[in-house]
Amino acid sequence: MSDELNLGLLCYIAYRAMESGVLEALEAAGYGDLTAAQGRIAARIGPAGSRVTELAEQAGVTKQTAGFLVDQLERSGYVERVPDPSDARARLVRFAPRGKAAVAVAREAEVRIEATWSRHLGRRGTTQLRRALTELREITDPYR
Amino acid sequence: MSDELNLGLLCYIAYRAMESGVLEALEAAGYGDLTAAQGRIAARIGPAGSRVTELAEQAGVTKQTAGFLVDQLERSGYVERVPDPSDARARLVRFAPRGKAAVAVAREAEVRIEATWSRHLGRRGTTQLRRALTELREITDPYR
DNA sequence: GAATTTGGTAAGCTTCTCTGACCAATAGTC
DNA sequence: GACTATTGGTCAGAGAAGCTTACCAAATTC
Repeated sequence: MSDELNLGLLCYIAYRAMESGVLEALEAAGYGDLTAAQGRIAARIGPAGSRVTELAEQAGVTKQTAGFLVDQLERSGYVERVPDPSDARARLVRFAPRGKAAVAVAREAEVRIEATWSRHLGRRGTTQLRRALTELREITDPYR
Repeated sequence: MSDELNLGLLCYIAYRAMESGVLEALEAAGYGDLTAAQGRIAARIGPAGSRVTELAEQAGVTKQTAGFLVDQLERSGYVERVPDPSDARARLVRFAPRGKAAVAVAREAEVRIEATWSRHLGRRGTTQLRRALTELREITDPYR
């Protein structure tokens, strides 16, 4: 039975390993005040900044929750809110210098962990995994 | 950039789709009082019952959290606790009739969702996905 | 210009999770 | 057999994260 776990649970195990690995790297680099929930929101901030509503949709939480997490990120100096020039109601969340530095650490950790996975699965297996998950996203991610 | 998401995030998207799909099916079948956290614990209960400590380790939470969730499952009639014959300190958590019925619904939903995925990925892609994730588990799941 | 939609915040509550402290039974050691 | 360490589990308290309901202001639609 141990080989017949459902695909969702298998995905959860892998995701959790990646997330905790990245958080450990962030903590080791002095960004220990970042939480998993904050990271999931921050990971969705686009290069030109994103609106809170966008972040909420993409992370799968309500806009209130997203706003709450952005508040925390702002207080910790990771992001800043600037007016959206195209809409006076909206504000764009974008990375502050501290946030950019943390993102660099996180990216490095991701690459390192993916390399570990890649060594275990082989180049071919890794490519197949990425392709399957990316294709799957077309039907599982409503905010693609 | 939209094709270059890291593998952890891709796994998260798929996992989340599966989880919410199963929870919807459970709700539709009259098990709407089950939460995601309860489900993650319940999904680890073995056929002969499991100890709270085991469930905690496998689900990646503290034993207090696992105990708290098992309390809820017990109050809702999904599981029961019986003494562990091999250790007087321990108790085994196992499914009550209502829990078994819910598991059946969940399994059915899993199978149905996996079939949807399979149609999208093709038989070959699905096999590759499952194999890669299962292999990955060897290095990402410490409680395998 | 009125009505609707959209971006966002405020308040209050529930659920989930943790840390720290503790107890009881088991296992290991002398 | 007594001493200690380990293991299974609970209790108490706190914080994090998420939701619902309600609301405001700007934009859009009619």
